[in-house]
Amino acid sequence: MNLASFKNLHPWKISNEEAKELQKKLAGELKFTVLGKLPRLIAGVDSSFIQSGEEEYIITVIVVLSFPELEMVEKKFLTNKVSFPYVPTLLTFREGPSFIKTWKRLNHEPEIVFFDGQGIAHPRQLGMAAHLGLWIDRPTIGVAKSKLFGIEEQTPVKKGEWHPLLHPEDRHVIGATVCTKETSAPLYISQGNYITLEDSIRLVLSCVNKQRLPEPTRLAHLLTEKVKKEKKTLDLQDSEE
DNA sequence: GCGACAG
DNA sequence: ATCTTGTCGC
Repeated sequence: MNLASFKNLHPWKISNEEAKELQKKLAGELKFTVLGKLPRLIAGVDSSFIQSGEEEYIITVIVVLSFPELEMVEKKFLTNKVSFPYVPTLLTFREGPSFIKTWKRLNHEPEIVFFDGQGIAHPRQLGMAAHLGLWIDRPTIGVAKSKLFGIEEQTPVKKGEWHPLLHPEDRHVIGATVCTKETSAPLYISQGNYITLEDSIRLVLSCVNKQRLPEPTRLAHLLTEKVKKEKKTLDLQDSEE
């Protein structure tokens, strides 16, 4: 059983100010390289939460799909207690610890990972996908359903159409709004680590079927809902599959 | 001071 | 993210 590798870069339980300083420092370590060859395994990550009295639990799901077939190769989930609250721009500190624990249990090594959140389209250029891309040291993409940071000057309306997301200060490109389904709101795509924006958009689009979300993200989300439903029916004990 | 604000 | 019924559209 090969466990997915990662680098333990820093502790997670730090103050908000320390977290922001850490983001500024880590952002300088990102690499935006062109993808060498197409991946054979792509992972999708998603989390959901359960409130139980004073305690809050996070259910993190990672699904691994074959590419380009997009068939399920592995599913893994963990339930953990969470203490870090949701703070805009510090999402990684809330979901990161649980992601890493789940990642360690994977029996496959995905070559690319899709996260539900931003890549570098973040005030300090280190959204969750970029941050965790440094931890797992491989290509990652931010697939967000809404905007956190940036200026959009046009809305894509045809499937496959996209427009750059610009930095508010110098207007350089930090991501893109991508139409993955007509009549649906666009997705906010931005590169995480070891990938370019163009490759990110290309990969996300090649993982889209008939729905708005690309399969890795969509299937991880469905599983997260399923696990939560079963969890609520029983009790709240740490568990795994 | 005011609005924005991933999940 | 979560709380929530029916309802409109592909």
